[in-house]
Amino acid sequence: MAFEKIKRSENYSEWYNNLVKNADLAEHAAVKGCMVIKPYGYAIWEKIQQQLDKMFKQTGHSNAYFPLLIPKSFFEKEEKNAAGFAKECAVVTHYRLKVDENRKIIVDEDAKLEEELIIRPTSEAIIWSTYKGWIQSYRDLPILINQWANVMRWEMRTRLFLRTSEFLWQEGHTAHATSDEAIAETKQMLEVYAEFAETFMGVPVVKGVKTENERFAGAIETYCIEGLMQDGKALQMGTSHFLGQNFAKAFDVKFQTKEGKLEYVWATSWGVSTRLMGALVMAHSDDDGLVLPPKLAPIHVVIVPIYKTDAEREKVETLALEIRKKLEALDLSVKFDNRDTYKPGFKFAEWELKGVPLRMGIGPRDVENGTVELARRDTREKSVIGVEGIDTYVKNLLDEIQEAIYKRAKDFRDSNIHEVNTWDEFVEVLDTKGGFISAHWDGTADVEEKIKGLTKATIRCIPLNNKPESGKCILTGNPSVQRVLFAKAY
RNA sequence: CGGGGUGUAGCGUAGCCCGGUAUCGCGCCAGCAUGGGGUGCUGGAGGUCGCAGGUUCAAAUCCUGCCACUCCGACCA
Repeated sequence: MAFEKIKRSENYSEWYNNLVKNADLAEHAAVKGCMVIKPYGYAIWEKIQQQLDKMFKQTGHSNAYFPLLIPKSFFEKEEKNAAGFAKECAVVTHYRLKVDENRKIIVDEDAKLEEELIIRPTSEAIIWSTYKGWIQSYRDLPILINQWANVMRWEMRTRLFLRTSEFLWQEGHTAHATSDEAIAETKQMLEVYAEFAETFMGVPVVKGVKTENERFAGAIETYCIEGLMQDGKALQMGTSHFLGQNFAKAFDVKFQTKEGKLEYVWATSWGVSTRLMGALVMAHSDDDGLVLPPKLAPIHVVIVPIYKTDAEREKVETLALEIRKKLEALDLSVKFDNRDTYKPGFKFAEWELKGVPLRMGIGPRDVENGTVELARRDTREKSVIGVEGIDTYVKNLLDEIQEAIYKRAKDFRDSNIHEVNTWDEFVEVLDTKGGFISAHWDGTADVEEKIKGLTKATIRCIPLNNKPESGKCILTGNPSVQRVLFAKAY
């Protein structure tokens, strides 16, 4: 487990890559831009999934599954959506291989598909072509469906979890009778995402609306949650789109109203991906490894026994197992690390690397005194606690850690939102401090592009809780009615 | 797509300029000691040197071509 420690302050992206690998979250796969999510990383993803899935179901959604492959003719129906994703689509052109004279496997040219199939970069096309068959009457609405799936986007530049060619996500696709209902759904799911990010991931987010430039291809309006990472760069953590009637029109999905009129269906789609894993790593972790919020940690407490003789070992183990039982009765996940092949110090370092929120050390001394040593991963504080009532103590402490992690991230975020009023200030803050920059913009896509070209900063969103405020665009001096949030982003 | 880097044991590497059958560390296996913050010692196993071709008595090393991955940009719901 010996590995080179890389400091965040020295090389943030190297730190990130190393941490993802060393903490056993994921590694690069044989294919460019693809990753293998390892068991420990996948366990975290499963916690994310379980919680989100619960929240989706609580808001009335059901899971279903649609196919990976989309006929090209379906894909091209919603023009903007197709154009937006065209550059990053993998295409299936043949359905068979064969063995050639050199005993090499080659594509069988005789097995060329009549129509090419697109590997889904997102599923609106295949889903709306299906919904067409499901919707005739207002009685068939709303349709509230989510799917857990993989998608593929052939990105030029990839990064583990943050942007991989193939990634796992969930995509909700809903169909409604009215525009208002669809908009309400879009906003509801944004709230679900925000609550998940803050309460479970411990990552504070800004809820907002995307500008036209940053909007999902095919959407009328894209809502988003934006987080801030420790290096001062923003990360889009989830999006919820109001699709209007764009897809209904593209796929000719109409329903008959109570009054007997034929109308196009209103749509939404919303998604979060394994990118959230990247957010989790970048928001909380330190130079010693991961720091996981208890609510998403696969292991809440790791018990490390300390002993010399077999007799000591037995006593320590008895106490450890007793405590584990108590903790498990409170629904806590406990790892008793009784590997005899590693020394305690090694284990301490390893579990810190993996971000386990609480470590419990139990040695002969503790057995004698009726105590254990508890070490918090987030603050590195250690304390000796009596065994009596340890279960509720630990449970409360985990809640406290969850809070503390969120608070630390929120303090960081809040102190990194800078209001600026001039172009010079904008450039300087961007270069020296990073973070979110709240500034006036004249509302034109053209100016947004120019700013991006000059500084690499993009408008992350127009915050939902924005107060109207008249001012002058930092670049052009044109009048502006509100501030927007700029940042360099992943 | 532009620029850089890498490809040698499970991982990380030295060797390449100057050709002679591969170095070191971690990990792995065995044993003994050790055990409250990454343990020490001893012994051991493990290699088509990315692929193909060429030069040569001899290629990890020189030449040609190819491939892959990665990092930094451009791009990116």
